[in-house]
Amino acid sequence: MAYWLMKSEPSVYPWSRLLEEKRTAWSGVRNYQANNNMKAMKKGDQAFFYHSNEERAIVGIMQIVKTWYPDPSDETGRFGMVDVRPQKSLTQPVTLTAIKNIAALKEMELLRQSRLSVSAVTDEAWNLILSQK
DNA sequence: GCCAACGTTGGC
DNA sequence: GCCAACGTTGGC
Repeated sequence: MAYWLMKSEPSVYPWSRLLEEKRTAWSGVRNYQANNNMKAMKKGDQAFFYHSNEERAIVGIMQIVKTWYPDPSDETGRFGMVDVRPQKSLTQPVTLTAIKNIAALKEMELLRQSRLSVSAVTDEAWNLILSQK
């Protein structure tokens, strides 16, 4: 099973909304690297839900429930989306600052490429982040 | 609000 | 195919 991190601006689509809706299609990605990461996702993979911009913290864990399929809102036909469902809220969000303070996470895609909205997370990084209190 | 880091577009 | 100009994202 692989791990991922997906960003959303709280003012656009907050974690609380995903909790209400129980499931959503991760549409709107228009970046090849992010799109390729979604293509690599398998059913059952887990992903952090990260609030970008005004909050900058991982607030929940999601599960991929449907693999990549074309995004109907993309007229070029190049970009797609996956379906996700919330699995667990973090009682204590893990902030970007906290992640930066973990030396072993210096190489995380999240830190190296701040504009990438869908990135891969290694097993080590996943476990380290979840062990933060 | 600013700006660095990217990504995209279009002229040549 | 190069690269300048422009647009966007997201951290600060």
